[in-house]
Amino acid sequence: MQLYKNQQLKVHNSLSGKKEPFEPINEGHIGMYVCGPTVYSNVHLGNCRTFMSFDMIFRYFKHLGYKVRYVRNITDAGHLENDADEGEDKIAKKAKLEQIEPMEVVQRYTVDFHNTLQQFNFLPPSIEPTATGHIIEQIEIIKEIIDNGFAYEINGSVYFDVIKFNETNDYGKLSGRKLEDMIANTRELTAQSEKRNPQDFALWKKAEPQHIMRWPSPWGDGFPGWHLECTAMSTKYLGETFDIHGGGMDLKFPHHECEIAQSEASSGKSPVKYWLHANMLTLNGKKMSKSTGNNIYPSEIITGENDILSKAYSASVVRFFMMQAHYTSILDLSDEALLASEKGYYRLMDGMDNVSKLNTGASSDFDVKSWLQKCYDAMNDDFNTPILISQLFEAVKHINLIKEGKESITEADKTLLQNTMTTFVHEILGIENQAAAEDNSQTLSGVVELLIGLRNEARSNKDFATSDKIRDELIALGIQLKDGKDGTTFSLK
RNA sequence: GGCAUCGUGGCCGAGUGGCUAGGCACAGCUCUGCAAAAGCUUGUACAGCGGUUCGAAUCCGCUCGAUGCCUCCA
Repeated sequence: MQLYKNQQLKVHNSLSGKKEPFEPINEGHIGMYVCGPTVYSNVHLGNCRTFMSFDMIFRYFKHLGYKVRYVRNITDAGHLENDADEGEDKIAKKAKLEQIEPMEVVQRYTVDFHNTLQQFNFLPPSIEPTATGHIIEQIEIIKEIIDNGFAYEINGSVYFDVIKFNETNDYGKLSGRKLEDMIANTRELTAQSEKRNPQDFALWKKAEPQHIMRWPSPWGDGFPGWHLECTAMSTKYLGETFDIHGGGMDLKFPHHECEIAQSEASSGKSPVKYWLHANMLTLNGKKMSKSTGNNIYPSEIITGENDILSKAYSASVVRFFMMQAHYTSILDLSDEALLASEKGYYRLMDGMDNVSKLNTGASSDFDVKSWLQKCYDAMNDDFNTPILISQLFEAVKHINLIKEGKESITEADKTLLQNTMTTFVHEILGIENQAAAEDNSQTLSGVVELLIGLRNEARSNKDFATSDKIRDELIALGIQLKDGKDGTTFSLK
């Protein structure tokens, strides 16, 4: 189904700073590149949020019927610790620290990355290329940039000539910076640099003898600069110009700015039609930082083994929490906020469980069709998941009213409602019903039904001590009884 | 210091020149043996100070504060 023909999507393009109608370069097809993690430590919760935003975007594109090629790289080499001069590879540093091979570091944290994303119900990207697997492609781009006169070699290293580039192109157009300002604000460099100008960045760095990760090149043994891999891999798999490039806000400068420069300097074309940037996640109102202890890992939230939160929260709740904020807004994670989201999450899940049980009638008090379009309108407005969720709660309200017999719904509307809820919650937001998936087994419901029966017996005998005991001890086990007009049901908390 | 994003009711979080976000919490009511669950009702908020306008929380300026990048940190 090519839904995209009927839904006009708008996206916030960081390049223009405006919301623009989304029109892919090739009709029906989308190329999307997202900067993936550097696998030198456990994946950070803030990274998870960024990737989750793009996972949702990927899901929505697919839902609209686009054929999407989603490329998310793994950075397993090449990122220097700083851009100045004498940098060390983050991975090489970690390898030294742990006394293992660099590729062991890479393997360990790539596995952690995949495991974590799986817990949060991520869809795998179409291609997940690695930097070390594309050294040749990176070297080829450097050659092109040198041939076009925008890079120079010194002592086995190659640098991008930003000032030269800025004469014919606009360096800083993405991040709103002006080269003159950057030059004026440059600080004194402590180490002497072989770069012509401090703004220049490395395309290829010569490997010192002790450097473990190294590859041969026309300029001697070395390793690629930190912005080059994304240019090489996005060009290889998506072409010189593609639709969407995403990443965290923190990558806007210099990383994405340099990517634009590299592409324009090699192919002569601006690489990306729409730049999308996901905003940061803070913890208790402050930035996350390992050094101050204001930091939490995804696994620590799920297990509850941390000093920051009062309890454990399921991956589904965390995902729901993140989807309640717009991807371009800073989101603050706190115990209070998670607690509130958890309750809302269960309310939504209960609502979804109840749809199938609704009795149908001759007419509908709930205009499902116009509600459905409101859901699309929310997503079409730059993937506004908070508004979508508010619409989902609107539906929950009607579901509950129908359940209580205060409103009615036709069979056709009920089916449409059920399908739409499933589509938006599970397929697009990627939120699962964790409790139901985990242990809502036949045996359990049989046992609880039995207890409900015993409790009702006690109640009709006015033996409230017994009936309350059953109710209270079940709630202590996480099973909530719900007394309604048509008897008692239960749900897991 | 520069650039960027932002500052919304008790909390989280949308929106944006005049008209309802939503969730959680709180209160009242309905329901109940009492509760819980569910439903209904209520909240007139938009950092501060100026300016533009018939009208601004929404536009402009300044101030303060937060977060990100520029510098190791996601």
